[in-house]
Amino acid sequence: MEKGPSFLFAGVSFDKKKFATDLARFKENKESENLADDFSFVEGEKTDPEKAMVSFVKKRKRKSIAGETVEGFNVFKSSKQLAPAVDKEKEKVEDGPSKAKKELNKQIERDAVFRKKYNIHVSGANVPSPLRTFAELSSRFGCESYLLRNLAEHGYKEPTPIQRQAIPVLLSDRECFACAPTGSGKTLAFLCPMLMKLRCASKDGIRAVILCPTRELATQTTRECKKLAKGNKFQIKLMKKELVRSTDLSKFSCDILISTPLRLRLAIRRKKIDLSRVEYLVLDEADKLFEVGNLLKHIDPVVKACSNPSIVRSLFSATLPDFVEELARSIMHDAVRVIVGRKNTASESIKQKLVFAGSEEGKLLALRQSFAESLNPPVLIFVQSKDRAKELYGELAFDDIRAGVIHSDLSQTQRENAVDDFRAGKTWVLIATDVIARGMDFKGVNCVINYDFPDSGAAYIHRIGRTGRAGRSGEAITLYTEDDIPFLRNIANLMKASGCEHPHELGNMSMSRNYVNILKHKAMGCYEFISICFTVTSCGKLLQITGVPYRSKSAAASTAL
DNA sequence: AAAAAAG
Repeated sequence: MEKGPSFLFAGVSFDKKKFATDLARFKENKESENLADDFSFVEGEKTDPEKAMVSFVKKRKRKSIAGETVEGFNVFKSSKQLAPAVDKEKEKVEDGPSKAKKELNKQIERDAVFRKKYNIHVSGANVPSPLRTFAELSSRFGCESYLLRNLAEHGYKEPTPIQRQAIPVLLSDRECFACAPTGSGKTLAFLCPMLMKLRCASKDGIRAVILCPTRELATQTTRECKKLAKGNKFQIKLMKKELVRSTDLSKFSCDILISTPLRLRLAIRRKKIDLSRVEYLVLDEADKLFEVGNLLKHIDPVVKACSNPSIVRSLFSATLPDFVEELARSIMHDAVRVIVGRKNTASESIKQKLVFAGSEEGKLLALRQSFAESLNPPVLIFVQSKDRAKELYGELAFDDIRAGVIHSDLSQTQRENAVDDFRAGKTWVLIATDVIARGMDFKGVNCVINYDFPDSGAAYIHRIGRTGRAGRSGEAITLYTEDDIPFLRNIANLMKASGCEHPHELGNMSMSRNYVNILKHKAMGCYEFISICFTVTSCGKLLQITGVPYRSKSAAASTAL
């Protein structure tokens, strides 16, 4: 049977130039460095003119725990004296005589040990002590009982590392940028201090704003916020179309407003929404929001509109490249930088795998085969574009798999339904673009498949971060074809950095090419299809080639080769 | 380059 050329089979093209600059921007990863560092991507080919940049962006020297200062971050040095510290314990000792001073020094030492234990790295002056328990929220910061009750009710027993450090920082009125792995509780880390700071509901204008890069994430954050605020009378509003249409925004007031950037920007420009009383601004997935060219120009007016001089701003993300820190530096004052683990690495609770799929056809067949062998829902499949998502959805619709699809060409209702159905287990497999790659928390996703190779290291980290959340384990499979090989090393390095055992030789391009040729040859000759996993031992020897014959139901499979 | 972000 003839099958016309399908878009899905047309392959994916990436902007190799963009990738090359990315590669150059990120530097060689040094094992010895115990402090969190930037992306550990490897430079491009030796002839790459951009290579010069790599040495140019040599790593900043950072002093270790004792001083906890960072060169090149002037923002941290311009520390105004600790603003009205809410931290009762610290207040006590700071005013006391020399005995109290000694006590303070001891405390600083204890904090350093504690941070080390939880892999928390901080920089900035007078960083507040990390949280030992949630109970400290009331002993140190006078947290109200409703919040502690809600925390307990939702099973938050012990704070995660990012929560331990970011919460006291924000409660001490310090601005903060925080980087912690996917699924490590960043949302609670900014919601909890926000609720405590606002104390109780008031009709006093808009008091807190949270910006999220996608509507889905904004919706999810709103829900989390409401859950946590239960029992208090806070007005928590999501900026939806209806809200914009039905309310006079110039007189609009609520305690917490959650929005996507563009919508809020338009509200400022056209509807004269008043943000001058905002006390608390959170940029979630900050690096996405600061993405050059697009979102960035929507963020700036929003940040400007929040003109309250005593505003506390914070940035959160699992990936925080240098340029975002530079930008942050330009808008923040007296900020504390909190990094959990190593900066820009994937979550360590995810088992990561690279699978060579030979070709575009091979990808689809590999997918079908792996589903036929074992489908362990829920499964998330990421593709590179909206059209690819539609195509793949079309392909799987003929199978007995309950698949859903989500991308930005769908209506808002369709998008909501796709997420809800997936959450409810009505669909087993969700095919998605990067819309839901960030921040979305689907309980129990145990497998993420990168059907199309991610277009950056950050995208990879966020995509696979949909699994292995809140201490659970997860699996991530990344399919690749020959076209992706130049970018393989990039991902392989991320895998390595997050403690994943991976064949080092995968990163060696010439070596990989040879393997690919062997595999292609074998596959053509012996099998109806290609789905080949190969394992390479640590010394670089090819251990096994496995190709499993596949009997396809569809015409595509038999004519594919 | 694509995706996402409005109306």
